[in-house]
Amino acid sequence: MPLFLFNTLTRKTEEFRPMDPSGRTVTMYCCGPTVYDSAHIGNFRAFVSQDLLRRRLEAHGWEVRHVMNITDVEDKIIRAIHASGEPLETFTRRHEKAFLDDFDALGCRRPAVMPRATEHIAEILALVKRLEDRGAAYATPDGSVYFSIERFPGYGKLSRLDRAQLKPGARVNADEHAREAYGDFALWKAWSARDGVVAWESPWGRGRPGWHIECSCMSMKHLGETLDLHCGGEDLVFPHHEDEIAQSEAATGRPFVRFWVHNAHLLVNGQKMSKSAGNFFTARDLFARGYTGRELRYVLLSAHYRLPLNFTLEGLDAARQALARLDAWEARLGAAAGAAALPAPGGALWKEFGAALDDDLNISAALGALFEALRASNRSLDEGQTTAAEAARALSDWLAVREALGLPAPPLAEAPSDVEALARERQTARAVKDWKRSDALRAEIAKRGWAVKDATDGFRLTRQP
RNA sequence: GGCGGGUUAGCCAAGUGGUAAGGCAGGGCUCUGCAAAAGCCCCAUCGACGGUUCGAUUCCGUCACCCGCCUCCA
Repeated sequence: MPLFLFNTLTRKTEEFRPMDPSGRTVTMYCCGPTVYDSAHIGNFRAFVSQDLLRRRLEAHGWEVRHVMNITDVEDKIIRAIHASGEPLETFTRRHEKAFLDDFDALGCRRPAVMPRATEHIAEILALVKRLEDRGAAYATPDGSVYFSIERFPGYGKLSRLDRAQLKPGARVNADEHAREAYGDFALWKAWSARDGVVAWESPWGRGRPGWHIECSCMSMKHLGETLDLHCGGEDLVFPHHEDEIAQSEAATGRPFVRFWVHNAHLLVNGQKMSKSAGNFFTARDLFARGYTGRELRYVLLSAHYRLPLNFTLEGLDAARQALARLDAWEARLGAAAGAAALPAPGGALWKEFGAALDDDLNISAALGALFEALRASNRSLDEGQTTAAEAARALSDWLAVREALGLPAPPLAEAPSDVEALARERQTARAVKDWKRSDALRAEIAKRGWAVKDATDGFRLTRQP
């Protein structure tokens, strides 16, 4: 069954196939974090949807060569270390580590390569030189190098912005350097006093890379001159990705990216979540409130990636409930399957779920199929109509779905021994119909953070959120 | 101003030219010592106004409101 994806370049939903002649490998580049602060959950919406895409690509049998850059030299970073006096590398590695901790907590699989900009200065300089040699870029007297959009006829094809419309405005900084045209952007920035010790030698003097060049450089280095997929938030369409196309294609003369995949923003109170607006949550903020990575992941995943998603704590609570239902179902299926061997996934659920995701990652339809399957299965279990083999088949489908969603296994229902003992004591009390004592024990168990639920064959303990 | 997206039940959210998936919340019921879990049932006519059509939420037009991008941004 083919996979269809919306391609920002063509503004159409197209069938995706890797360009690899053997049809086995997919190249995927994702714009990664700038490591200067804790990423907020809006940032993570991008990484979670990219992870969902990657898992779907893998479900199709393709090997995904996934690269995500780490931007570790940039204005905000320089400003921060200037204030703290910390060395660049110490500062950025600390934030990179924090980022990856959150990345892992959200169930995102690590990209195969996570190149850092500062470790590719030589390659960046080579690319800038190549662009200068080809006449696509020019150096200014102060030692900066700019890309000339005039000399790249395709400029604007991704964002569909008219070059003639690129006029200096409120958000265009007064030009500190001598650019030839307003749309021109820096490939290499000459050193200025604000940069302090952050500088590298170059043929044009001391300086540092511009923002866009690292992605062109590192993606092509690790994945080749033409990529299958390039992902990022929709705010990167212009100028970042437009500029990447210009730089890369001017240098190689080849198409840079086949499919551009952009996700919409996370909103808070209907407004874009952003650092500058101050209306953001970090993953840590939510963990501190007792929410888990899988709950947050579920929320971030629960709306189609190209539509804005309004984030609320109520949404997180809804995710918690939905997950609890799924976890309970998984436990039931496991018990019903017993020792029956798990077949390969391939039942109606797995097929319908996959078909929905193949339609440009239609997560809502996919989740719809999941909960319909859940209800039908629970009903059958209630009626005692499910054989061990059927339960195993359903469980196999569900585990495959869970993996496709990247949801970690339910938290272990292994209660501490004191809680376990209280529950046993309560069971004894119930056997002699000592309801008062039974209820007191339940309250005590609850006090210790667990909920006890009676079943015909004993009791079950679940962690109380 | 240019470009793009949105408006479906209390909240979140699919979808289709023939009378609207799913999740959360809410109500009723079954089960249960109670509770929980699970199951069953109930809960919308799809922003407004026109048009096309046997029939539109779904197509076309106009309007309203919201959001994003137009060189910090996932």
